[in-house]
Amino acid sequence: MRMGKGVEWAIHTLLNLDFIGGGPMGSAQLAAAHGLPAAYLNKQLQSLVKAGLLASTPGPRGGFRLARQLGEITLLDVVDAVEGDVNLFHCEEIRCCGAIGELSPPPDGPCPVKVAMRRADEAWRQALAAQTLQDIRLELDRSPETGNVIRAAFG
Amino acid sequence: MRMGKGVEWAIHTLLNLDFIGGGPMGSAQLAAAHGLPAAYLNKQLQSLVKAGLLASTPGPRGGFRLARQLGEITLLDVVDAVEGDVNLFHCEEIRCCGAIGELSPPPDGPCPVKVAMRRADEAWRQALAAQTLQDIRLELDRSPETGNVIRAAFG
DNA sequence: GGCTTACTACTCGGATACTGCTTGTCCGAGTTCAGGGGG
DNA sequence: CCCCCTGAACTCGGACAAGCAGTATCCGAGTAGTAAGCC
Repeated sequence: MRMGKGVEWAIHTLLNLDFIGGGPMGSAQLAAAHGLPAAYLNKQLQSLVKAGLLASTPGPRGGFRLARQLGEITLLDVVDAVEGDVNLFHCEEIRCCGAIGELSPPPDGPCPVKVAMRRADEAWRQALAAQTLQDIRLELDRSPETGNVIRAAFG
Repeated sequence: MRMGKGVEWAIHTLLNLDFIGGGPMGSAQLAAAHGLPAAYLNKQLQSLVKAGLLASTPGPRGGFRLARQLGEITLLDVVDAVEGDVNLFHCEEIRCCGAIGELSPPPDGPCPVKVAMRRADEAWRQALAAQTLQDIRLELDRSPETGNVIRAAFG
């Protein structure tokens, strides 16, 4: 049970797009910035486009650019866009199967196991939703070099 | 990114073991209670034994029994035992790779992206650790039939 | 009759296949830009 | 000189394979219980 690498790639790429500002940037250069496979990063960025976090323009001088301000993008938005279904626990209602299920009357309430696990999932989602990319940007800006290095990498 | 089914199986099985009380119960019957593949459930229960949540006895009349009280078993214990590594986010330090990595000085602090994601992971873990199987047991006991049905299913 | 012993049946435990998803790659549709030709 | 047209290059976008973790299964090691044989 581990989150795909696409999330880390997406977050760093979104931050980089903010650092360089303005014009669209191709997935090839965005990938080269962190030594990632370009075609696969492109695939992940498509998910961000569908989610409305990025805007894409085809053709030469095309690429991706931020569709919102960093402060309007939460970590949950990114995880949700890249990973799709973000419910960690999937209840299969096994309480209704097998010997116990056949003997039990049709349950009226939700499965208490499901409720408990969903409670934890919700805490996770809330913690993700409480943090925006702007918060991370501010943290990165504590080293004034960071912005210059990133902009230099995109030459 | 979804949690394996083993967690749901493990939680229900641990609760069932508490309902029937006392003597060891074989994995075959525990699996039949919910219509699960016996051999695979057995494999999952082995993880719980290694984690110290269950005790196993081989041979005829053997099986698994609870090694602790329900109140001493948190959901985090179960998830940790079954899933192994429970860090959802794995930082691959891509900030140190590619063009940016080559231009950047060696970073002194931890990656802010990692810190933010770990914060969410920690919220999840805390929510899991805050709930014990005893809490779920109490919820199940609100339907007095439940205990009788489960005990009947194990003949 | 009581004890020892061999045997059988049953359990867990780990080693062994299979499946689906994550990861990775490739080619086509569409657009922009540049360059050449014509008015 | 200005405009139009053709071509090429570059981009995203989705369709197509490979690798790996999760899923499922099977067989062996070990133990308790039983039944037979012996004292």
